[in-house]
Amino acid sequence: MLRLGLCCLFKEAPIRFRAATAKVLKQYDRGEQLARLSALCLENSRSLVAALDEVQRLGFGAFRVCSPLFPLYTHPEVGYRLDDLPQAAEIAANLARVKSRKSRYRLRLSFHPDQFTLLSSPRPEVTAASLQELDYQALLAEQIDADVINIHAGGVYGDKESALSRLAEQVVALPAPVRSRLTLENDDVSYTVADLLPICEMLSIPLVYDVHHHRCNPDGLTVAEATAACLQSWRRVGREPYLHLSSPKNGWHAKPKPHADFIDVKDFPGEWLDLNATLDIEAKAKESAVKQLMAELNLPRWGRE
DNA sequence: GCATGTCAAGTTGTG
DNA sequence: CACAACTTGACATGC
Repeated sequence: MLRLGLCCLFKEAPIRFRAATAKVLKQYDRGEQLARLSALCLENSRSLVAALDEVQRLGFGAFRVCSPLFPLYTHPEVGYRLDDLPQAAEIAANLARVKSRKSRYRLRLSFHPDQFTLLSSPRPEVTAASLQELDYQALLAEQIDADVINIHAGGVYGDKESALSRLAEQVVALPAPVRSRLTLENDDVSYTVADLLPICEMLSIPLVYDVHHHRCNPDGLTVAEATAACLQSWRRVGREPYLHLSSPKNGWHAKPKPHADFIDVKDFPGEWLDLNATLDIEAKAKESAVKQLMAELNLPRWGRE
């Protein structure tokens, strides 16, 4: 059965994730910084518990956790560790609640580090920062039992082959908590499904197939072929496949292609309907968009036996 | 209150 | 060369 996933945020439900800026934090001494960060992490960990309850209530099957759940965790100047925070124990207890709800509701949790996290850069400082960010997300993922940390292949730097070989070099050296969760997704400007298949096969990395990116950045494969390749990459590691769907805000011909509020059901690939897979819905209207698509596809609620 | 400018980070393509 | 786009606005400031 196909399960739909919500990405990061809610529009209707009063569940919010708070943020901080380094510029403001740096005005305070370390103790005050940690007190403020602790309050944010505690609140965000509570919100994540509430998020899982709401996702289950709505009948969705997956949730993508926002990367800055612990704001500025890997920041070079104001970064910190969980144990540095005065309310570390309460925060850890909330993460444990998330994990037990995840299991009770049979949800799937994932992370999607932002565009700054990439393993193909020729610049060592970029790679070092990315590895730190991946370590952080893997730490969170372990505590809440999220099985996916999904990234893009990054930049081309004039030569895709050498960029991909730098990526491969980094992947084989990753610590196990990152390595076991890492997935690669086709993007809308540089790396297509066809570009990623060889490295995914060589390293046994599952491929997250984003059909919107594929339509923006085609590679000669049909949607059915790309879907089959994605499914095979997950079957190879014995795990449930992962797909992404969004609709363009201004039609397929507009140049900037921001996400639309809702999914146009005509953008949903028919061959996906009967898959056992997770489909993240990237739409600005958030849970309303997921609800609407579920209704239009006549998909049953997730998690009701 | 509400509008506005700013916020850690990379890379690419457009105007 | 500046800026928007990307998985996603939130926050501080000033009126």
